[in-house]
This record gives sequence, C-alpha cells and structure tokens, in this order.
Amino acid sequence: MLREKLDDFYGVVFEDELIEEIAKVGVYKKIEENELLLDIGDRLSQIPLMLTGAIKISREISNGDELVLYFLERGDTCTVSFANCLKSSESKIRGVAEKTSEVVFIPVEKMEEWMVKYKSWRDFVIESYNIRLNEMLEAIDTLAFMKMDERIYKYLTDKVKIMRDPNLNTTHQEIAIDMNTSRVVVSRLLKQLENEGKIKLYRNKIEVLEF
Amino acid sequence: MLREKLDDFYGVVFEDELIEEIAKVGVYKKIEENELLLDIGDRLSQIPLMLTGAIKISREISNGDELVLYFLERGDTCTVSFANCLKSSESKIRGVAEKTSEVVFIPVEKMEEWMVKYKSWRDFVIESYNIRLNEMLEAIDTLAFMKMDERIYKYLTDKVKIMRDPNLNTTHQEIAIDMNTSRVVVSRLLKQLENEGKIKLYRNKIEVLEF
DNA sequence: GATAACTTGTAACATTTGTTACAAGTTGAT
DNA sequence: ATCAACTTGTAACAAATGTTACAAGTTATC
Repeated sequence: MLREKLDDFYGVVFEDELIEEIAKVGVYKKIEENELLLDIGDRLSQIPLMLTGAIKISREISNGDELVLYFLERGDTCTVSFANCLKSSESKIRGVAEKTSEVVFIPVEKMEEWMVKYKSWRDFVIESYNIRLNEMLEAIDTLAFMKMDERIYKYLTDKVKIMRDPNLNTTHQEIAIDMNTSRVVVSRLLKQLENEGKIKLYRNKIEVLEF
Repeated sequence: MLREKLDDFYGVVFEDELIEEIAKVGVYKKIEENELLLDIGDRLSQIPLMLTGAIKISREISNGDELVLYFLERGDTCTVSFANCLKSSESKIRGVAEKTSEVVFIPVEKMEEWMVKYKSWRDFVIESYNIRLNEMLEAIDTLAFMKMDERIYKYLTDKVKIMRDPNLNTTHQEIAIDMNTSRVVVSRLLKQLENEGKIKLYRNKIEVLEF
C-alpha cells in the first residue's frame, strides 16, 4: 500500500530502485488535522516526505509572536529538516497538519547514502531546497511589499488552493495569529474585502469568490 | 596564487584533492566595489565561491520596490545560483559587491560531478543551503516582528560586522532604498538612534557606537 | 566662484496599522 | 433553560510609517 502511494506521488521523480528502497526503510505515518508534526526546538532524526494532505509551516519567536511561512503539499519535503537532521540541530520552524495528512519518514543515514547512489535523489534534494528558498522569497516579498489587506487576501487564496475548497473554515482570530496582527484589524479588512465583492463572510467560515 | 587563497578559505572544509580540482577548473575573478555580480533575470552557468569581500544580496519587484536580504562573505556561496544554474532558470535576486571582492567561478557540470565524488562537497552544498535558509528566516523575522527603528539599527550593526569597520560610508537615501522605506523616515529614526547614543551622524558617514 | 546636484533636517499632514472597549449574536456544556 | 465561552462588528483613539514641501549646508564641475 505504501509502495502504491509512493509510485503515485514520487513515481515520476524517483527511479524504481529508489522507490523500492524508500518503501523498505520508510515509515508511513498518518497525521490528523491540527496534529503537531514538528515544533520549534525539536530535533529530528527522520526526514518527512509528504504523500497527501497539507502541513502549515510557521515561525514563532520568544515573545509569542507568530507568522505562517508557507504550506507543504504532496511531493514536498521539509528541507529545513535536512540540515537539522544531519547536524542534529534544533528546528526553527513549526509544522502543523492543516488537514489529515500522510507522510513517510526516512532515516537520516539513507539521505547521505542516496545522495551518492541516486541522481534522482540528488536532484530531488536540490530541487526541494530551491522550492523552499523560493517560498521564503515569496514570504519576504509579501511582508516587505504588500499592505495588510493584500496580505490577507493572498493568505485566503493560497489557502483555498491548498485546501482545494473555496470555503475556508476559520475564524478571524486564527487568521490574525497566522499573520501576526490583531483580530480587529483582520475583521476590518475582511469586511472591506467583502464590500469589494472578493469574499463572503459567515460565522466560522469564509467563502473566497475569486482566486 | 588561487591555490593559496583556496587553501586559506576552504582548506578546512574541502579535501586536498577537491581544492586541487577547484584550482584547476575554477576561474578567479576580482569584483570592484559596487560592481554588479548577478542581476534579477540573469542566467548563470557558473557557481560563485566567495574568497574575500562582501556581496549585498537584494530583491526587487516590478514596480521598483527593493529590499536587501543579506550579505555573502568569505567561504559563502550563492546557493540561489545552484538551482538557477542546474535548471538554467532566471535569478530572482541581485548581487552587488559591497566592497572589492574576490570570487572563484565553478562550471555547473563540476557541481554534479563533485556531488558524487566528494563528501565534503555534498556537505558544503547542504550546509550552504542551510545557512541561506536561516538567513532568509532571519530576514522574515526582521520584517515580521521588528519595528523600523530596530530594523535600521540591525541593518547598521550587521553592516559594521560585514565591513569590519564601525564607520559606514553611506547616505540616508541609500539606507532607505535598501530597507524599502523613505529617506525622511530613515533620517527621522537615525536622529532618534543618535539621541539614544547608539550612533553618531556625519555627512555621508554613520559611526556605530555599540554593536 | 557660480551653479547644479546631492545630503540632511524638520514641519505638517495623510494613511496604515494596532489597541481598547463594548455590544450582540452564536454555540456548547451543564 | 441558563451560563460561559466564543465570534463578529464597530467606534474611538493611539502609534507607526509614509508623503510632500522646503530650507540650508556641502560637494563637484565647469
């Protein structure tokens, strides 16, 4: 069963032989919605490969301020974990399942071994790092160049794409935490977006009309 | 001479044999202050390894808004270039020499080859990516959690460390561009920092008193 | 040495974002 | 059915940041 899922989600990128190895040493795990996969300060000894679902990656600093960075989806891996694993250093980010997700954990030793053995693994690692750097750049662009109303709208449309559902079950408070701002500001700007005809507001739910 | 510099700056991280190879295929280049090393949209076919100096890495979007992300120093490499090289995609960042710098360019093909051949190269690549991701995280923290006066002060102290000189030859306008804000705001907050006794302002020069 | 371009300081004001407070509706638990 | 906790809306105000305008000093150039 794991073998099938690996074929489905990684069959295009990895050689058969590598898929075989992953199926052999990888540990399948199902993660429930809102379950914490990786917290700040954690040390990982396994690298997660996403099969299905979505993981919300966020940053928090000592005073409690928090910010969502990006989401991991099928075919993604948590590159930040690579180096944390290899150097056994502490994670600087948090990963929480946004919806029920499936993950395969790979022991670190294999990562090194496969780097020598499989070109497709080397490519995957480099490509993953690249994707992550680009996500980070996008997060920086958003913070540096966009106003709060645009940021909120981007957050909503991004989430719609990740969740594959134009109806988001979330509260204004949750959004405020994810964007490191206050609930009042979020309510104000959401109302503005509703007046502009871009979204519709309900209790515990936001419908995104254009995305 | 290149061989000596490589020994100095990379002797600890790379095997002799690899240093030898770098010396053989690497192309040494001296970059003058303010020279453009890599612009947004450029395609690279060579990976730069820093020997000496400092490169300012920044981001610019279509409307002209700009933001400095971090600085590259000796022993650093531009990880963002890796994937750009490998996939021959367009650079999303700009690199300008903050002071006269020395760089060795490595052809892309070697990068792939050395990934298989040298453990120290694999470690270097992963470690470089990791450093860069952490720099990005720091940039995000700065943008998301710090106020403009703190950001400016951090910019100044960071630059003092990079330049190894508490006297920065810069104008308020330059700082404003680097931080994507306006000159008036920078002047205002610099004056405030001066009143707090943290810096001293001169024409075309800022002396950082604590760092 | 006259002129233009650059640099800094500052005032006045606008806009954006954050904070506090409170009202009213909804939901869930007992 | 009652109560507490949660959710949303909104007003009033505060703080941070951005904008426009102008004055005065400095520097480079011709």
